[in-house]
Amino acid sequence: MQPTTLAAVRRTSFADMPCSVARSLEVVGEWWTPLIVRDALFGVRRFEEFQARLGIARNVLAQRLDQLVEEGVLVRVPYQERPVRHEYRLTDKGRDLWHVLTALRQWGDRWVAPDGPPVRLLHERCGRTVTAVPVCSHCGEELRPQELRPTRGPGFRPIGVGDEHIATG
Amino acid sequence: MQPTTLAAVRRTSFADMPCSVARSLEVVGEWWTPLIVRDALFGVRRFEEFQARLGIARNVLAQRLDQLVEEGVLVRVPYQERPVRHEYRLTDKGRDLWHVLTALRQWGDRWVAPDGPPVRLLHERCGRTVTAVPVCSHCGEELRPQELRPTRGPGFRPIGVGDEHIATG
DNA sequence: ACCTTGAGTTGCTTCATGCAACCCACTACT
DNA sequence: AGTAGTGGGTTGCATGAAGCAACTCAAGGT
Repeated sequence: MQPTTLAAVRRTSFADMPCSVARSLEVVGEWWTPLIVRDALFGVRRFEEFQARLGIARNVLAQRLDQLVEEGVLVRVPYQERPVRHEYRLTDKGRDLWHVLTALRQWGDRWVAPDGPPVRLLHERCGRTVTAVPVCSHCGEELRPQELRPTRGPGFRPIGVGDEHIATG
Repeated sequence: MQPTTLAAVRRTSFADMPCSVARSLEVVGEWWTPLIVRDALFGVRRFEEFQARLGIARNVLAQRLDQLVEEGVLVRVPYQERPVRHEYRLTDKGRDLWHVLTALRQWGDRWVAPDGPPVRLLHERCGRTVTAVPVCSHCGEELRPQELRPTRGPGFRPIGVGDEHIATG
């Protein structure tokens, strides 16, 4: 036994960072989690189906599902009695992750899909295979990163203990 | 020594899954990696600055930067001789991750920012604080997940060994 | 002859993942 | 009645990853 106790070294949490990117990652940033959400958006609901499609370890899947339920991304609802069995359904909060998954998919289609996109999206409204283009919520122009300047919002807090740092967003 | 060798249990790679979401996560899905990219998009370039802003362990930061360089998201370029020092700059591939980070930020602003968005985006073209809205690349209508049907693309491959499974995207 | 700076590397400790085996509540067959 | 099957997990163990502090290395400054 040493006089000084060793600090418990668990993975750093992003939850307290004053940044919505970091806080989102706290919810869906772990290994496997985004793929679970992807499959849920695709219609998967049951433990066994997640497990079979993903090839994820059962204990890890159980832990991730619990966590997503706790964070309000999924709800666990019974789908039969005798024996009682549950399935996992997306909440509105979970369904809203569609944008994140779509952005990831499009980046992957462009940069890490040597054989072309494995899946394409058919827009039923116009009947074409399409991609998502981000436009300005106010003027409708296509958004280009260079034309956007980050400014402080109501939840702003400087990084670190003092105020000597700039914002991160 | 046992007759059967224990399998090396490293974290499952997503690289071989026929899905652009999974392949993207292979590049930017690890703990800390998206925050490094966020800061890089914000203008951070040097090891010490990443380290100080993120509070990440130095060995982990070094490993992540190496990985991002290897995957072509960053390039390592000297910024001075005597002694030679390098900085990390985003490539086009890296800059294109802006969409993913923006989607994460907007989700976080909506669902996990009790005090409101820490950072807002000012669109210099129209002068307003705005958000990104995904619209159809063909018809320009706002995209709603229910109106999009996933179809097979050129890179399609069924999950698993046989063809008995359906696509994942 | 030291102290400082930027950028890592090394050692060691604990956490997270992967894997296989096991458990439990029932239902269905024989 | 006894046994096998099914869906949904839990338990134990081995190894990779994350956190932390200390150390290195090549200059430059004083």
